[in-house]
Amino acid sequence: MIEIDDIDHRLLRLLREDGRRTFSEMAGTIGLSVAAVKRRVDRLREGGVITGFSVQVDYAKLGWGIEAFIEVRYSGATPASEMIRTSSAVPEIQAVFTIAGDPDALIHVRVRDLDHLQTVIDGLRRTGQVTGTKTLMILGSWVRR
Amino acid sequence: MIEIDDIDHRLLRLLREDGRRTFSEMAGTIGLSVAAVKRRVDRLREGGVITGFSVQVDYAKLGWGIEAFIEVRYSGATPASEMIRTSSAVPEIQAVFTIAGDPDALIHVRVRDLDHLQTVIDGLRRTGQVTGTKTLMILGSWVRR
DNA sequence: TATGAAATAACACGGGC
DNA sequence: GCCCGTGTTATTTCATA
Repeated sequence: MIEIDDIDHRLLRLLREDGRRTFSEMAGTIGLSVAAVKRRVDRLREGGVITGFSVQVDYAKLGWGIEAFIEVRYSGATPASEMIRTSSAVPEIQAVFTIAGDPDALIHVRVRDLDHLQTVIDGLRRTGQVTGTKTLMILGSWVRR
Repeated sequence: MIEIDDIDHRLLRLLREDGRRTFSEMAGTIGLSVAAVKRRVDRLREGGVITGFSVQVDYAKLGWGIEAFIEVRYSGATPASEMIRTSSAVPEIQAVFTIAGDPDALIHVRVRDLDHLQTVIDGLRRTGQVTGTKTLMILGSWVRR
């Protein structure tokens, strides 16, 4: 298990706020040399704490303005790996969470409009493994940065 | 409304895969000059399509190994803005989705253990605005990269 | 309106301490 | 953990279609 100290936490916080911060900027903020900061970030990556960097996109501006969660129930024989495997092939599906209990999975989808949403839900049900769905339409959201 | 062409979509895809890709690397991939790539990314930021950059963290390695969604019902008078305002102050809460229908909100939490989860749920109920919760424990997850 | 080329300033990276 | 030298990148300016 990789050891994480307070400086590492501060670095992670800075990179969560802006993943493109430069090492020298973070070095100045934290009060460390650039090399030390780079070494720590490299270590966090190698230790698997940092799994990658990504851009945050406003999908509504790309015309994908509708978001929903779909609670899905699968037939008894369906393993969680199968839920994820089939879902990840659907481009509208952004995330899949397998759940203990009822429902079996919570699927986060992003679509252009309600017709499009209907198509996605129909596609899920057509796999034969899905025995029921309940869709939660997202009206607004807040995500910690 | 900002116009997005095919090259912009390719840039967004590259940055989704790795938010720290250099302009020169993307320029080489796409077949454009570094300056052109930088101008496009700057434009996407100013147009609000790109809202930021962030690091992806494996929170389990930080000791926050338990994730759950909490379906929350609020008393009738509670506006969505209030649901988000109170939740965002709770550090364990990672995201809040206000929902059309039942439940009123879906809250994504990350905690150290089940005792910790209980504390967070108790905290929600103690606000007086929450009339009911149903917790969906996350066993596994997949997020599109 | 979008591009490429070129120059400079800032940064990343590696080695040595 | 720091400092320093080298190569790379970011950023700005200018010229062009």
